Amino acid sequence: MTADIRADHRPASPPLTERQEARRRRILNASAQLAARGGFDAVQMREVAEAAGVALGTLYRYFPSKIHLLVATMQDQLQHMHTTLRKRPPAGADPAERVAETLMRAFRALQREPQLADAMVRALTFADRGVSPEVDTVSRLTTAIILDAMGTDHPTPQQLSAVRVIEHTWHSALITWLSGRASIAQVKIDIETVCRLIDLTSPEGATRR
Amino acid sequence: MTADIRADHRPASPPLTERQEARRRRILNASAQLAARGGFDAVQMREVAEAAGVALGTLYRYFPSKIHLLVATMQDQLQHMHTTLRKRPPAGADPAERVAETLMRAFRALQREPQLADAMVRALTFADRGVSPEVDTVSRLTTAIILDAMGTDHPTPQQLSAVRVIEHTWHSALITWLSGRASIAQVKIDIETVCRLIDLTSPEGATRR
DNA sequence: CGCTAATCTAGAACAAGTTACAGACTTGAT
DNA sequence: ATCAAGTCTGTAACTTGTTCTAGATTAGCG
Repeated sequence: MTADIRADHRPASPPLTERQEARRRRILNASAQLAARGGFDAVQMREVAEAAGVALGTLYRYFPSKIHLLVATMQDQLQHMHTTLRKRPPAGADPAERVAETLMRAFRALQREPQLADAMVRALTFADRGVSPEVDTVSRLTTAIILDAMGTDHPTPQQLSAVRVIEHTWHSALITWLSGRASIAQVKIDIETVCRLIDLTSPEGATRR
Repeated sequence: MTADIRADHRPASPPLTERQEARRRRILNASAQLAARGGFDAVQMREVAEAAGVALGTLYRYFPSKIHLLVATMQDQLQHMHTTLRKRPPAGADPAERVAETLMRAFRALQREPQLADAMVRALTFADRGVSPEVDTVSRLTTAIILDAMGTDHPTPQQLSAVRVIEHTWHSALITWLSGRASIAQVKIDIETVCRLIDLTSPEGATRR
């Protein structure tokens, strides 16, 4: 009977030992490093295992597929970003501006490691049902970041819908950029466009300059 | 010098012979059939080749990768849908309604063959730079469908931005549905939410600039 | 018709994700 | 300290996308 290693932080199935936690971290670092070098294709399970000083089977015990591994890597990076963003909150006057500013800041961070971004985002959108819980965690993290930027403590259902759509746009716009079908400027426009939805749902609605 | 077989209809590189056109069609049909049965994973290149009565090497000459093949399959299906939709245009009163109605109709069509949808959409979002031209064709087709539904002959830049965001949302919402992370109802809400952007950009809409 | 280049076929070979397994090592409870 | 259960390692095998090759077929042209 084999207990699963939980890639998640939330529901602690078996509390990992020190060495296990260290292994997990080595694996995630190796993954991020290889990804930063050569993108999705460069994250090869055998190489990750070797770079992390771990047997291939062990890698698969911690992360049951390459997709799981990369989604976990994204979780990890998002967490960093979230704490970074919290330190310097966006300065815009209204929620829409602040969200756009936050996303553009995240976007600029991704531009610094485009290959890593490629690996993570491709994994995220390629993930099938088997990875849903992990992908959901990423989604919740993203939602949290956006809500933080809005500064809305108790979002209305309409506002949550707007946030969902913003997330959709964010992911899809990233993909078009990563695959070279949209410029950075275009992504900026798309983000700003979708953020106007927030105005639609804010108290006195639709007028904004 | 080996001439490429053009997966596209538009720029005729070498005009395919009758038998080649037939091969291409057999391949696309085989692909769609296998996809409809078991989704992305069931479209195995060897099986497609056999089902189409074609050698593996030939399959790769027509479609240089599995992703190319599935994106071409999507092009094919989209074309069907576009002509179908033209026959019975949406009846809504304003553009936003019509676009939402059209997308929901397309969504219902996809629901009838969820596995096929899975294969096509996964391929689309997984496609890397090498497939950009083909993915772009799909994107243009989608744009055409949405603009048709809007009924706007000369869209303003803002309207085009809105359409881009709608497309982003459409793709990403499909993915969340296909991977079981969002319900049909939720997709409906997302589509309706994003379509409100159209109102923002229509003449008497909220504001501009 | 007869040639030449391009295309097609069949099948082997290669690459990377994934699985399987035997044996060594930890860990935790007694 | 000891034992059982669970982990880790190293390695081979299997799967499926992709590439390669040699020989048969086809298409277009003089």
